[in-house]
Amino acid sequence: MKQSSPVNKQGQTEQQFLQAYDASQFDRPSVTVDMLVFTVSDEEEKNYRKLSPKSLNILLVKRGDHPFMGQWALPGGFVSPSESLEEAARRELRTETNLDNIYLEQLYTWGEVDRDPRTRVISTSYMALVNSEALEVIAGDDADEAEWFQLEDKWLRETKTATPDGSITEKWIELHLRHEDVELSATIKVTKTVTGRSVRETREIVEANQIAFDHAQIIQYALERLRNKIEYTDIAFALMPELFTLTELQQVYEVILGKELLAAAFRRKVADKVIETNQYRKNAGHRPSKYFRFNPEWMDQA
Amino acid sequence: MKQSSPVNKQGQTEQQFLQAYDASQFDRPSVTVDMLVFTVSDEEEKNYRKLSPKSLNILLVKRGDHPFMGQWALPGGFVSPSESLEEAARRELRTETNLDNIYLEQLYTWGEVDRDPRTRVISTSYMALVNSEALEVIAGDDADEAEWFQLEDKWLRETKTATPDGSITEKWIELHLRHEDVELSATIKVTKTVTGRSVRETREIVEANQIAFDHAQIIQYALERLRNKIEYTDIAFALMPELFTLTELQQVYEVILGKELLAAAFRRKVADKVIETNQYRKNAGHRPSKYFRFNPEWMDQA
DNA sequence: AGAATAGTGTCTCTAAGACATTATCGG
DNA sequence: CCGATAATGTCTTAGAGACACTATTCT
Repeated sequence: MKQSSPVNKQGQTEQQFLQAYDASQFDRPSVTVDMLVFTVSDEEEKNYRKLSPKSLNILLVKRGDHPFMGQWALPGGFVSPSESLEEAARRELRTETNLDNIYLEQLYTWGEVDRDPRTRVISTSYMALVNSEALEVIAGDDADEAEWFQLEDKWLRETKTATPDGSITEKWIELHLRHEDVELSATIKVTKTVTGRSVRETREIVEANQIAFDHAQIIQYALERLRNKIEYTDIAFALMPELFTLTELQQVYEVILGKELLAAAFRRKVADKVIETNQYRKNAGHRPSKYFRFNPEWMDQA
Repeated sequence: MKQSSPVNKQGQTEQQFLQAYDASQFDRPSVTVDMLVFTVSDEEEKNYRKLSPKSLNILLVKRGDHPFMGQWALPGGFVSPSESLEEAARRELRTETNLDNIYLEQLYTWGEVDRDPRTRVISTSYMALVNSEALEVIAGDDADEAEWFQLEDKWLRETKTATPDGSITEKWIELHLRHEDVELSATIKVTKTVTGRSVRETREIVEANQIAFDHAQIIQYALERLRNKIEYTDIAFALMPELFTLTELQQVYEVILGKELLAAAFRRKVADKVIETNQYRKNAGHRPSKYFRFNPEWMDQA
């Protein structure tokens, strides 16, 4: 398809041009990938009859070097010249979790000039979802200690200001991350600016407690995206083990959405997306629940 | 918040570390932004009574140098060290369209190793929506000639193959771009791989005719995203002029979605999002239609 | 007059929300 | 039997689709 005969203004053919091309003529930023690895796990419950509540967890690593030494950050690293962005993301995922073939989705690319004090770093964030059974499988990565942090967000307050041709809405959101006795927190301000017919959204870290770089705002963004996507896609199943009960599935939706759902409506909605098995979960002090599995055929109608 | 007293394994404080940090220790890719500038414009209609049909348009520039010399590409350029990704995108938008304060959304970051024959280039694509009244305002940019291309896509065929633990669905889509007598086209294959509970989607250019780089697949991706987002957000208004009729608004939805909508249902759906004016469009050989404007307050309920 | 679009009324159908009711276990 | 969850039935409500019908203009 490509012709190599025509010459440019310098009289070069394409081949000559490529040989003479000086790749270092532009100042180049560093490029990294950051991984947002989510899972939903059981918390302990003493009453044998009650169901164990679920929590949403995210994987963080403790920084062993400057900057932000001792603070917690998203796992990730530099993209090597020989791998694509997604390959880099999968490589990072493998070294942190030993897991392969996992739901992975590119989230956003963060390109503020001063987001890393070392040098200009542009970072593409990927969201990965792993099922709770894989929870223990964190690789004992040489340098960093990686841990699952229980993640919660809290709506703090919202202000709306009128402008000549629109409005500005500011929303403060608090993040809480907990692992055993380690507690991290951050406050993010999300600003939505309406001007005429166009809307613009920006994020800003108001305060970050032991969370490195701009990672608190990346986590907040990812949580919002996860919340949106669980409503109109099937990513929830990527968080489930092979067999699950409908109540477990509902709990996953509830912990991500941060609200309770009605069982009847929920079951109707997922009915086509799951396949009944003839196995039951027993020993629970109440009526046993049937196990289901994901129905990969259900998309054919849609 | 940040402590500068602790030292790392090399005995450096944070300040010492940053001074000694060698920014060039990693091979760095080039980083660019690519702009997908969409607009919806009227096509000519001879019958004074009939409404003029609308078409979806995208801005492309003709390449004046290798590689892909003479072919058409997305406007864009390198990100300078002193500007953020979004600033670079707005700068490119300004130089190409003279328009500021426009709907702009980051789409995706393309990171395949060999997507640019010159060197490793990672490119973040942004989608911009401009209203049709601004259509003429293309800056006579020194080097490149920029033109609006009418964009259409066509579903070609789809195959589904079973695999041990899922399936592979391949979808072929043809793009057509037209500006006066210039015709560009491309065939994109979108592969959806279902493995267990996780889904993965990849794109591949089967054939590209006069469209540079991997830009055909970026356009196809953007079109898909635009189609999705118009259903659950209000980006459509970014494509409208200040005043518009409901039929015009409906036409914008129709040309993007590629299907006809029922007027009654459509009007019910947008009723809360618009404000009636007392102006009418006249001289049309049929009942005059009322002009509306966007209602920026409508989001308050939602 | 009549071609063409603007705009509304209303019936149907589907899906979600709300809530009550029945089923079934372990102890 | 009791406490707890599992699972279903059904009434109500909201919204989309379908389509008919009325309104209004310019040549």
